[in-house]
Amino acid sequence: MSKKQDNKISPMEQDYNQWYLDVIQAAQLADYSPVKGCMVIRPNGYALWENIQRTLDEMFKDTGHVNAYFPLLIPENFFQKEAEHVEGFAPECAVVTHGGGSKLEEPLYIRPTSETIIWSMYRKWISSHRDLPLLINQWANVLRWEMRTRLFLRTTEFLWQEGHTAHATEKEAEQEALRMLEVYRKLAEETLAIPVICGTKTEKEKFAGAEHTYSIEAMMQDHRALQAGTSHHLGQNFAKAFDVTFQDEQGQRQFVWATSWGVSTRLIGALIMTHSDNKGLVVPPRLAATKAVVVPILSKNADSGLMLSEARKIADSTGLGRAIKVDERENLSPGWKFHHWEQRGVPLRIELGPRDLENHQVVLVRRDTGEKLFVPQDGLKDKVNGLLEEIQQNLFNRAKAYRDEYTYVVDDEETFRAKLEDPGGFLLAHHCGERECEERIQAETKATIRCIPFDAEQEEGKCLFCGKPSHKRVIFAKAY
RNA sequence: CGGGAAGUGGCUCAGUCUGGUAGAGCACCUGGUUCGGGACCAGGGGGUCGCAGGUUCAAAUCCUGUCUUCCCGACCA
Repeated sequence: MSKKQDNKISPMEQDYNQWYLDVIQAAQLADYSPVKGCMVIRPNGYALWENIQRTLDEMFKDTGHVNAYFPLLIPENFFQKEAEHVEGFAPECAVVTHGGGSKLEEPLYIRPTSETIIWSMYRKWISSHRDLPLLINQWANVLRWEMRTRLFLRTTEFLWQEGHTAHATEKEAEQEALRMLEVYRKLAEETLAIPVICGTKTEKEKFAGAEHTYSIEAMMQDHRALQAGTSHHLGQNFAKAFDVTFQDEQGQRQFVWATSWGVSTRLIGALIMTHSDNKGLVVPPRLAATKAVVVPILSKNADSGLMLSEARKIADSTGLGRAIKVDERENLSPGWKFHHWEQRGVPLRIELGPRDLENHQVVLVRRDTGEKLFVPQDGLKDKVNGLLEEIQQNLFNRAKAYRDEYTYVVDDEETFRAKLEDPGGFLLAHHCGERECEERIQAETKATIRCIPFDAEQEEGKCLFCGKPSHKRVIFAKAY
């Protein structure tokens, strides 16, 4: 056993919070900044975000959206135009009061989200039904003055994308909100390998200014829920607040229907807490900037120059290009390198030593299972790519099985409270749908309704807490 | 924002109670031997102790303020 103390990762069973921070530190995903609640996203972390961006941006464009950029600063009065919106966001906004050495006539808010500035522009851009739909997305940073922050999960400033669309009809806006939620589901499940539940938020939990909010909800390895993305049907609220109208085919002036939707760097937090283990980060192959690393085993009995050149050949033969690295460092032992790449979550390790050279083989080691495979060098490309796909699938299946294991159907309050405390998880329960009832449960148990799942079956029942009739089960959980 | 804990070379920490001018392990640099799960030997470089004041002949150490981080709570992507 090594005496080295650096990069130690606390076991998640012992201290889940510390484990999460240790994984981030060991994989060098992020670091703290001098400003409270802000973080520096380091290259390893930013690479994850870049791949999320790339994947999502393609999907946005495939569904007819275009990118634009709106300013960071928003006039104070814009926030006051939509009553619920100002109530929801004003308290957590940072405000710029001075510029150029003097006090500003009107304070400027640093955007916590961009509905207001965007709809003030849409007013200028929309006048006819021929201008609709308007499907714009922006990649941006936003600022929310949160009381308590956590790397990636809740930081004062964070990166996200926010889509803002304008439509001629309510139905079209509704379809858009649902379509984008589906885009998020695909991203989460197929790229991040995070199983999610799609559903509707309750009145209490919906976005400030929305008619209704849809979300994807994931379960972390401490059995708590994490909202991983949201899509809002905004109705005509912002159109009315900013007086955005169009003339329909009949020449009638009408308010525009709207949606907005977003995912943020929080997804990286979700990724960490879904797949990583006590060895460190685990990244699904489709998201990994480095999908595989070749570790040559050097020794005094072998020609190290030959070993390195063979290692490079092996790397080339996989066809992974930039996504495969050869760890050529001669001052580090193989064991050290194994740990190093495991902490960084590289999905596949390829070992090449003297014995392998002799047998014309390599050793493949999976990050997800730790399994070692001895495979011939011939046909390595197919083997490696097949294995990466298998790892991707396995991570998803494993996470889904885990979530299902901690999802319970509960029919009485006593069981509800007991399960919530131990072991925690998703509790499928009947609820009356009333806000007061929901608030009382949260106050007493810390559990919130994560969503009303789309696939919840019609089923007659009674609210677990007040006995009023219910037709569907909702998901309760403690959430981040 | 309330309660608790903590900030000392890159990292983990000792030293603080009982002031006397900073130490260990790992990391780093050089040379050599190693290398199939965190190698070893020898030599070497680097910190004024989060920041700002105060007390004192003298402050990492005592006092005041402040900033940041972690945990618990109220607020949230």
